[in-house]
Order: sequence, then structure tokens, then C-alpha cells
Amino acid sequence: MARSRDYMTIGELVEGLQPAHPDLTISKIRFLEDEGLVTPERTAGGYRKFSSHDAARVDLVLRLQKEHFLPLAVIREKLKDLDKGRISEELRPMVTRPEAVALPFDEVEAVPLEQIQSTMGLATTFIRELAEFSLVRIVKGEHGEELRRADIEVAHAAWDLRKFGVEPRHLRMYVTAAEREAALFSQILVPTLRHRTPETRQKLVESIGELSKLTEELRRPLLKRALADTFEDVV
Amino acid sequence: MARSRDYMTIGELVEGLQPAHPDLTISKIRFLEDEGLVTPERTAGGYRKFSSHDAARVDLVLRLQKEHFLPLAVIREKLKDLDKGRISEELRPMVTRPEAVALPFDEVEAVPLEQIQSTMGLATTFIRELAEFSLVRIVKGEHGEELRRADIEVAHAAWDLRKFGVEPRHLRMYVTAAEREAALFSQILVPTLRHRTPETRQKLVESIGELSKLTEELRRPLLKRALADTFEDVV
DNA sequence: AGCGGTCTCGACGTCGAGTCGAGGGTCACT
DNA sequence: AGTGACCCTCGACTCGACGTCGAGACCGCT
Repeated sequence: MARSRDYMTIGELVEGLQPAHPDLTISKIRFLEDEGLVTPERTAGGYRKFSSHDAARVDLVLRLQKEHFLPLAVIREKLKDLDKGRISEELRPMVTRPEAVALPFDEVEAVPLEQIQSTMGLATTFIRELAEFSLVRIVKGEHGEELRRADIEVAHAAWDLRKFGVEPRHLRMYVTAAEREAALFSQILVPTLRHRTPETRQKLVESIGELSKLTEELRRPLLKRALADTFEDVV
Repeated sequence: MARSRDYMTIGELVEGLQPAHPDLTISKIRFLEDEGLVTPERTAGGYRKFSSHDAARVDLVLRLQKEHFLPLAVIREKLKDLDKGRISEELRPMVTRPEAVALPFDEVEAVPLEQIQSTMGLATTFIRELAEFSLVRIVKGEHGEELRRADIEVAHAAWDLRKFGVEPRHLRMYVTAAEREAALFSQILVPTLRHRTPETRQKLVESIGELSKLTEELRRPLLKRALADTFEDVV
């Protein structure tokens, strides 16, 4: 018999999230609903029906609470923005990581070029110019030429940089640097890659995250110093 | 008559911080001291004496509370790290901005090598190795060989990376990348450098900040994509 | 000396974030 | 239709974090 429902009851939800959030309880979920942080459907008899999307949302709420100490009221506002497609700086790392929650915005893996032009104000010609220098990659999707999420972020940043007079061709160095960095990571993580079990995969993802964080901590002061050197005689 | 003291009483402190924090009270300051977030000197008679450094610290605490919603316990830990020279991601923008608070750490522009070893647990030999690959620069200060702020951060990050098996020589690419990036910035900002007035200097600092932010926004997704490419066939 | 500011210490208040239990209904399976 | 496990609401309750308040005493400056 195939299971006849595509939702979870409240108990199943809690059980499913327990591994990640050991102190999660049923009453807490009910509380979160009262506070407007999740709004599950109901059965005819009044039981809550949680979709996997609801589950992801709860998971995000709990992580924002525990990792960022945000009060529920603030989380509520952030979720509202998120539903509108605006990812705030703070929760970017949480929704873009590999195990990312399945929020509406996240479900769209790639966006057609015309749609980018119309909804985000990024000209197609500009995107093509970026693609020419490998800054973004135009992929053929079901809706024709599309850009993936990460590439859309690149395009946004490049667009803003253009206002400083920075042309896409100046930005090639960042592509190269990223490739070099990825190669370094791969070299570092070779030992981890021996076997392909779910646990090693998990470990790998974690390590990549940690390495990214550390290299960013390295990069920032190095840049600061380089800038100080460059501008000292001027400033 | 010159004022005969270089500190503030608790009332003066509160008055001084009122503009930025309207709901600050004397009792709250006392409370913060109880919680170990600020530790003013005392007069012989027991009155609290607040230095401007204490004031900056209180200001930072209040901002971390209001803007980042951090609980005091967490702020306390962050301050401890800060005193040790470790600036966490979250409060970097708060302490490095132009009007930055004058934390003890900030007042010391450079720290002697031995002190780094004893208070931060970074071995001098390791620092020397980093210096060999231009990752840090050992400068001759009044206390002999010293490391500047940015370099201490580099050393911390490099130390943590070493736990992944990454040797300093692997990190040279980050130095190169930073130099290239600084050169790019300089090229972009040449027009701004024409005249050397205080306003243009201010503009320059702002521009550098904005460029750093944008290139970071560029870097992040590029790295993500490169990592995806590198590990896709593996994961 | 005297006045305003400050000291300690314990009791108290408030708010966010849940927990608990009583009384009753629902689901799924037999 | 019955039954056992699960779920419902709703109000009262708890708990910790974050302070406030007041009494009674003391300090510091003129």
C-alpha cells in the first residue's frame, strides 16, 4: 500500500526534526503556530497537516533562534521578507547552504534570462557580457536560457560594481581566484573522499563550510593590509 | 582650572551615552557590571570610575543587544575574544567602522611576538613561518618584534587552517589575490585621488568599504559555484 | 557642614518563551 | 462499531533574562 498522505502530523514532524533539534516538543510547535511562524493546513477534523515545506520553515526558525539568538518577532519579519524573495544578509548563509531549507524562493533553482531582466532589472546584454568572461554561466533549462541562483548573485554584485566603473573583464581575477581556492579545498579534502558513505558526505559539507569561513577570515585582513599599503602614501 | 580627573562618574557616563541610547539608566550600568560586561576602576571611597574605553565598551554592548539581539552571556564571550584579539564575524562591522569604539585591543596597534604566544596561544615559530610566506609582516616596534592587528587575525585564521593540514605555503595565493584586488581598487579610485582634501579622503574610505562589500558578494557565489564544479562528480 | 550624587543589597516587576493538564475529539485499523 | 494512540484547545503556570526600586548609608566637592 502506498502511503495515502503527503503530509506529517505534528508528532511525526517533531520526531523528524528531533535529530537536529533534540529539545523540540509538540507544544513548542503549537506555540510557534500561535506566534504566526508557521501555518500548517488542517484536516477536516482539525488536525495540523505539515508539508515538508512547513518542516523546513520550522527548522529555519529553530536555527535562527539557536544560532543567531533572534527573537521570534524578528524571525517572523525575516520570514515575511523571505517569502517575498528577499534574502537578508544575515540568513543568507542559512538558506543557501547545501542542506538548505525548501523555501519558496529556494525551490526555483534557475531563472530565465528575460525574467531576470524584467523582475531584477539586470539587462540581458549585461548578463551576456558577464558570461563572456565566465563570471556567470548561462544554462539551457526548460524555459530556454537561464541563470542559476549563485550566478544571479554574481550578476547583482557585478552590476553594482559597474557603477564604480568596473567592467566585467576586470572581474575575471575573481573567477580565477575562486577556481584556485576550490582546487585547494579539493586537495585538502582528498582524504575525506575515500569512501562515499552518507556520513563522509556530511563531513565533507561541514568541512567545506568551515574552510570557507576560515579562508574568509584570512582574506579580509590580508585585503585590509594590502589596501593600507596601496593607499598609505595617498591617504 | 584644568579638570582634575580623566574619568567619568556613573551619572556622567549615562548622560554621555544618552544620545545614542535613550533608555540607558544608572541601574542598568550597575547591572552590566554585575554581569561582568564592564569593570570600571573604583575611587578610594568606592565610586565607579569610567574611562572613555569603558564608555566605548558599554556602547558596544548596548549596540550588540539592540542591533543584533545578542544575550548578555554571548556578548560577554565575544568581548573576551575581542580582548584576545579575535574579532568575530558578527561584530567586525561594529568595531572596525570609522567611529569605532576604542577597545583596548584597538588602542594597541601592534603586539609583541612573545605576548602573542603567551596570551593567544600562537607559537612564535609558527608566526615566523607565516612571515616567511608574506602572510604576516613582523615589524620592529618599541617592544622589539611585533605583529599588527590585521596580521594577528591572519595568524589566527592560518592557525585554525593548519588543523585541516593546510600549511602556510598553501596560503600564499591569498596574499597574491589580496594584492591584485588592492591594485584593482586603486585603479578604480584613481579619479577620486586627485585632490587631497578631508572630504575626498572620507569619500575614499567609504568607497573602499563599499567595494570590499561588493567584491565579497561576488566572491561568495563564485566560490560556491567553483566548489560545486569541483565536488559534483565526487559527492 | 551640607547637598547632590553614589554605594550595596534584596525584593520586585516584566516579558519572551514555552510547559502542563483537563476535558474532549480524531484517525486508522480491525 | 470499537479501540488505542494520537491530537485538539485553552487557561494557568513556570522559568530565566533583564532590569527597576527603595532603604539606609556613604562620598566628594564647595
